[in-house]
Amino acid sequence: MKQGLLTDRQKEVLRYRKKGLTQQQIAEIIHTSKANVCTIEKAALENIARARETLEFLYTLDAVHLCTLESGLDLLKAPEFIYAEAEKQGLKVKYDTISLINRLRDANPERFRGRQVREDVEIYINKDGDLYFG
Amino acid sequence: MKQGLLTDRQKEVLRYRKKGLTQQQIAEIIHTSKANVCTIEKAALENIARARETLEFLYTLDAVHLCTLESGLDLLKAPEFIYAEAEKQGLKVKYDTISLINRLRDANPERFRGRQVREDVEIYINKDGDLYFG
DNA sequence: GAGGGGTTAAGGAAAAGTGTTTAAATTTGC
DNA sequence: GCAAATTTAAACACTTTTCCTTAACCCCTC
Repeated sequence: MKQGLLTDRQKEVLRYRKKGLTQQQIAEIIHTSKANVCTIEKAALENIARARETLEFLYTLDAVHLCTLESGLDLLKAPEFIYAEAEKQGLKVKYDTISLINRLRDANPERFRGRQVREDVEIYINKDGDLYFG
Repeated sequence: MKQGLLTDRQKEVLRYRKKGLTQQQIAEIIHTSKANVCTIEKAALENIARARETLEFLYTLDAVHLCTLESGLDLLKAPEFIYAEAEKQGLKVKYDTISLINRLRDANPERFRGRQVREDVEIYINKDGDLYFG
């Protein structure tokens, strides 16, 4: 059966990093270049992000599309819009205005610039009022 | 930046399965064989398992070795032993006796036979009192 | 035993991921 | 500003995954 996403090399680097070693020190220990250690560490962190995203997807399986935040929208107007759409479907959003804005930005920081939506964001909702973004 | 672990094909199949379609029905919709749908679904589930395992590893990064359950030990005596070791380190185990035994067996069924430990089991603990086995 | 749902095995072609090096940025801490 | 630490890019060999087909097999239920 399959192992986790991280290679032995990646785990090795993460463990040493956790102990506080620099990439240079690790490079010496595992006999390679510090650039390579950097690449491996970066790949490890990407793999961890991928693992998180994969499990996030499972939640969206239970969720249905609620609406789209279109590029250019003022982020501060998003909650009101989302609440309205949810009400149309008889669903209650689990988050208050502030939490909602934070969740939006935390989930996809690169999709926002200041108060503005830079790129369309799809909003999904499940029966519990949990929101997911895609 | 990387996407999640699941390919578009895998997500597609999981969505249809969630809706209750059979592999045969999905095969017709996406124009392939049912054997292929089965393979894709299986790969998807493996990827999800890998994602879970990957995040599990992160916890072990924070954990320290607590003790070893040696081969031959009575499984029913393990919790008491583990509690004692945790107390030595000023840590409180998060699980009660029953949960702990279940967690042990669920994590590594092949390491136990009846009430007996067949093979040494390393116990790790983090600051939250979560336990991990290796 | 036939039919439906699911699984497995073998094999192949295309795509994606990994570890590595070298060299060039970029960031960070005095 | 210097030096150390970190990051990035490009390229290469190598391994693994994916998707696909075909054909067979298992477990039900009727």
